[in-house]
Amino acid sequence: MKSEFDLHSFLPFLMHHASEKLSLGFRDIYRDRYRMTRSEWRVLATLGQYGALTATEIMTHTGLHKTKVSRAVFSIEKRRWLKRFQDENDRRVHRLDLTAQGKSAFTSLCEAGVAYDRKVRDFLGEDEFKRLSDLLKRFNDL
Amino acid sequence: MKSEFDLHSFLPFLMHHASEKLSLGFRDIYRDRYRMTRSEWRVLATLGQYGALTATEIMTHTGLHKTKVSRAVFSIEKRRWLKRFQDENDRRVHRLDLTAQGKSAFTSLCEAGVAYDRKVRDFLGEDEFKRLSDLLKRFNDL
DNA sequence: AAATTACAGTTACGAATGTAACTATATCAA
DNA sequence: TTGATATAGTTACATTCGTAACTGTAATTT
Repeated sequence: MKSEFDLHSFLPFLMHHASEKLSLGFRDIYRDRYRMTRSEWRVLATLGQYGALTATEIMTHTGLHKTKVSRAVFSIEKRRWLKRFQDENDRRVHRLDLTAQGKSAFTSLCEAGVAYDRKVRDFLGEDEFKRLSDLLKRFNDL
Repeated sequence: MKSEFDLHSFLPFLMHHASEKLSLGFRDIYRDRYRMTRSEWRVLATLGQYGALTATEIMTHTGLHKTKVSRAVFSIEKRRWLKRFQDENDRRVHRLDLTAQGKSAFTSLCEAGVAYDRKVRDFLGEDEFKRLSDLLKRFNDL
C-alpha cells in the first residue's frame, strides 16, 4: 500500500510528539515536587500570575474546560493553597485567591519553569526558540 | 505577585495549545466519518503505511503505550478492519494486517489527511510550514 | 534439562476525562 | 412583577487512560 501520506511527516502527529516531550519534561517537576496534575499546575500558574480570578476567568486564560477548572480548584483548595471569596454583586461567582502557601509553591515552580525554559532555549538556540514561539502563536488564528 | 514567568509564553503551554488545535481539527474528520479514537487512527495509519506489523512495532512507530495499542488493535479488529496471524517462529507475536475494508478506510483518511495538510500549509505558508516541521523533529533529541 | 530471566501482549483497577444534567443566581422580556 | 432565558459553577455517569500485575512463550543460565 503506497500513498503520498506519511504519518511521521504529518504535522498534527509531529506537533503532538514535540508537545508531549516538552510537557512531560516539565510535568515531572510539578508532579514529583507537589503531586500536582497539569490542570492544577495551570490553575496555580494563572492565579499566581494574575492574582484573584473567578473560575470562568481561569477558563479563558488556560483554555481548560470548566469541569477541569472546577476540580483543580477544589483540589488546590483542599491543600489550602487558595481561598474562595463570594462575590458581593453576583453570588454565583467566587473570587479565588492564593494563600501564602499557594504563592510559595507558585514561586518555586516559576523558578523551575524559568530554568526549564532556559534549558529548551539552549537546546534549540535563541533564534529558533523565538521563531518557534512566534509560529505557535499563529495557531490561535487557525 | 510579579515574576519573570509568563504562562502564555511558556513553550510547553504554547505548544500544547497549537498541538490540540491541530489535532482536534483532524480528529473531527476520523471521528465523524468512522467514530475512531486517536489511537485507532494512528494504528490504522501505521498499518496502512507499513503493511503487516506486530503490536510492538506499532508501538515504536507511533509512540503509543502498549495498552493503547492493544486496545486500539482489538477495536479495529472488531470492525473487521484487520486480521491477526500468529507468528510461526514466536507464538507470542501476532502479525497484524489490514483487510480490504481497513485499507479502504485508510485510503479515505489519507486523502483527508493530505487535504488537511494542504490547508495548514496554506495557512502557515510553505516556508514557515517547512521550518516548523523541521523544528518539531528536533524535539526527538531533546 | 531445569530453573531463571526476558519479552509480547492482555487485563484489572484506580485515576482522570468529557458530556450532559443539574443547582443556584442573575438578567431579560412581556 | 412574573415568566423565560442565560450564566457560574458543580455533580453524575460513562468512557478513557496509565500503572502494575498477569499469562503465555522464548531465551538464557546453571
